[in-house]
Amino acid sequence: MLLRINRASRRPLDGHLAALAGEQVFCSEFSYRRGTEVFGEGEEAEYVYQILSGAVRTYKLLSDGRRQINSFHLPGDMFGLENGTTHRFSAEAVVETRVRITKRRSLLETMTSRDEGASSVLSLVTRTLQHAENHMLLLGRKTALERVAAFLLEMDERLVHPNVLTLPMSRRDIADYLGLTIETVSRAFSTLRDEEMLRFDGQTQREIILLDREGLAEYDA
Amino acid sequence: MLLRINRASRRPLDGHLAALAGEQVFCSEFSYRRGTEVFGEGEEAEYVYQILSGAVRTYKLLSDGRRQINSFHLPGDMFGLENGTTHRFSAEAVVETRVRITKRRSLLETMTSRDEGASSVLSLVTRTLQHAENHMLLLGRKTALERVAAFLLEMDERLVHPNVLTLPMSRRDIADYLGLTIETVSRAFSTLRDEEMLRFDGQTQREIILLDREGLAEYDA
DNA sequence: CGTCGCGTTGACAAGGTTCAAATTTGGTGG
DNA sequence: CCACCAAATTTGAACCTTGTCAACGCGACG
Repeated sequence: MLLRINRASRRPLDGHLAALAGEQVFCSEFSYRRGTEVFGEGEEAEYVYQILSGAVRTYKLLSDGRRQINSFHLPGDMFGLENGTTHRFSAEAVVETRVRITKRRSLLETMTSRDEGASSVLSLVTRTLQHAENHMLLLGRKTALERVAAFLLEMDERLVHPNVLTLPMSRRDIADYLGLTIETVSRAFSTLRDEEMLRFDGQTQREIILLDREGLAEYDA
Repeated sequence: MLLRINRASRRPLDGHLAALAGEQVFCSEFSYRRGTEVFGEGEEAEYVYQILSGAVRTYKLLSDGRRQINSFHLPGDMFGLENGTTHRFSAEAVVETRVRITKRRSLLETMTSRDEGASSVLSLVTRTLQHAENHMLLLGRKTALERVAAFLLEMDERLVHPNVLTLPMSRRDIADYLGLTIETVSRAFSTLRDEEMLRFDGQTQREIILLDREGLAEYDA
């Protein structure tokens, strides 16, 4: 499917990709037929892509097939840039699509060697972005119980698995984080309590003991 | 509420913020009472924050008060970093919270002067992040009709307001983007057609003429 | 001791999903 | 070019998860 390979000229459109690649401006053009995969979640991230024509969707899947599309990429848009070495989501051509591809020579590493501050900023932003991607999947495709279970596991992990999980936020905050109402959140907590996935500690409902982390993880498809 | 101001020492925890600020390592510590605002959406972004203790929520609001919390920030976490000059969302202390504050001397500009490639990468990632933030608000807090209206306006804008909006993606793709089913998306299109917000062009249902962009924008609270 | 904020629970309503079927569109081969 | 078949889209009806509204309990605090 390789159409041609050339050393990129310095026309305006090349600006971004050229800059992204540093001095490594070897571009090639590629074409994907509608419905074909550009890259898959978990695959090695070797290239950065810029769309010349067509459209690409980037998405995440739950184990049972539920899909959340993060975004559509249209001509001029770039995608596929990753912080680490693997792709955090999949990409497919929506229609017949031409892209310009640039070899990604580990952008973060390249940058680190040149400017420590820059890479620090970048890694902050990409961590935030990664969280947002996961949260879009939660908001778009998970049930109330799955959302609450995921929330508990997230807090548990970020607080380094304490015996007693002390939530600083109210039910309203949790609801607004998970895209639910306080009543639904409350009912989910009660359900998980009844199923002995968790227990409330003390009087307050913000001190929680996770009794079955694996069980909670199963909710989180 | 200012507790003390000091020239930051070079202890390990300072690493990130120090690097973020380049050589400008003047830090101060601040305290916020529970429920108080750290910064508001649209405000000038002057500082970068790192949480010492407590918790902070960052969120967006719709005009009628519906709220979507993007994330909770816990001790060690940083937030408030912006690409442009203003904050894209608000931040409030969930509980009594201490933070370390570093003056942000226009990070992007600082970086641009030092490394063109780095700033190019950063601006790509932050644009993507900004899109994700808006999309979380849509997925967490908007109705089906609001989502579809927002989708049409997004595509319209990205394709530079064509007379006929040619959607490259299927109803399934749109549904998976908006966190809905294809049936709901289809019904929303029909409703908007019946209300004369749009018209289908030709035979196909992927060629759309927007008849009332302002009307659509009103759906998008 | 009364009030207020927070959380839980119940009854009911509603928006969205599921299931099913009709209709249209696009692709393919004759 | 047309016929035919598969895929996509629309529409209808029943159902269900979640939201809404209301009541209640509990603890904190004046």
